Amino acid sequence: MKKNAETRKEEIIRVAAKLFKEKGYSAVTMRDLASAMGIKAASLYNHINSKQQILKEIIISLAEEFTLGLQEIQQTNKSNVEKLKDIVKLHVKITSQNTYGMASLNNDWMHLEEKLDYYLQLRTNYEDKLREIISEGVKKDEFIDENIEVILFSILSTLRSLYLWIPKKEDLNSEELSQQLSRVLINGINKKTD
Amino acid sequence: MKKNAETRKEEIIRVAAKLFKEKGYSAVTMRDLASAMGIKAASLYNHINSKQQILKEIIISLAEEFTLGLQEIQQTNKSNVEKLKDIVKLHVKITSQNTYGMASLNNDWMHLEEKLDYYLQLRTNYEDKLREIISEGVKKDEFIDENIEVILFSILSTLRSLYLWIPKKEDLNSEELSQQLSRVLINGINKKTD
DNA sequence: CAAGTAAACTAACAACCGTTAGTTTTTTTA
DNA sequence: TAAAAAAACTAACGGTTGTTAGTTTACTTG
Repeated sequence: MKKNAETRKEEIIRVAAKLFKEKGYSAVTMRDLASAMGIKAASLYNHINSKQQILKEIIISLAEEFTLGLQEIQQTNKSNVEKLKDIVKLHVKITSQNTYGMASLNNDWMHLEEKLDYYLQLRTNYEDKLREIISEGVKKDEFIDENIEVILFSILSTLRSLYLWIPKKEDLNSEELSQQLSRVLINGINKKTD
Repeated sequence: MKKNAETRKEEIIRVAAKLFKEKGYSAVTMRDLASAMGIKAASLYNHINSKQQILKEIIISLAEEFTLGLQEIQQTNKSNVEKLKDIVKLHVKITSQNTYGMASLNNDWMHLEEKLDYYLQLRTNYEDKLREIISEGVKKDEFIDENIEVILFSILSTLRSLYLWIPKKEDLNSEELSQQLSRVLINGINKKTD
């Protein structure tokens, strides 16, 4: 096999992610997926074990990528403001590379079955670490002393919705988007604060 | 029938919305729904016409509620900052009253079929009006001159995700939550701006 | 070019899907 | 309390689901 070529299995997973974004995991049949690949449904099973496995590979790899990314950010000596900016960058980067997969991560995780507990563990861990950064930032007077859960929710909601929005604005490059987003999330939109 | 009592049909729709939130529209079968109601699947059809109709009633009524609410806000003479605060209130209020339905509105709208175009029309119209308020606010120096699409996306993502978050924080009352959320969205979280 | 492997195919399965028809039971109304 | 209406039931339908078994075709490699 060629070195950096996409395997047939990877191709199936990529196409599946696209279909999952359009209709959701449950509404996509193996015949839909096969049709999109130009083959018969049974042929898919030469490459993958089950429909379930496709979802698992899409979601878990992304979730682990986020976990790893946040760990690196956390280990630096940067201020919490800078850490938050890096987190925005992390979300923009990962989401830009795989907007389809991000749809499954956000909407189809409840169908993970055996891997559900592991996913929820990664997710809770991610939220806890982000909460810690915000909390630390409030303590050190980097952030305002507002309800931490409200801040956490507001930021995370925006970052988790990026997959819906990035595909519609392809003209914007990642670096520029990250910076604009950081400014809006951190400084708000009030003119008086300029 | 008693005056303000919930009809059997309304009860079915309410229970359906709850199941739709947990697993998504496509993954919920009529037998699942019947079981949750304590009856057989066929009995559901004494009250509703189709599974499809249940989804339609959940989503369209909510979408129209948002459209009507925004229209009222738009017609006032308030500043754009105040209008934005009212929009936050609108989202918190509607979402608090029906967190289950909001899940369908956000995630299952693509299964609307005949009513899909109408829904998309309401949705686009809503986004356009909100964009107009932000745009007007920038022009009148109420908001900073940041990328309008980024501002719109950031706010809307947070408001649309409320359904995931409100059920977990029931201790917070609507009025307080609306105010905290408005502050974070408008003023950001940067300490230096205080 | 022969052998091995990758990747497609046809056919079928048991289970489940939304929904209908026809009937019985329960509740409300006159 | 009899009649009417509401709401449940059983049984079944035609179609779809994920998946398996067994086979054929196409490509790669020694």
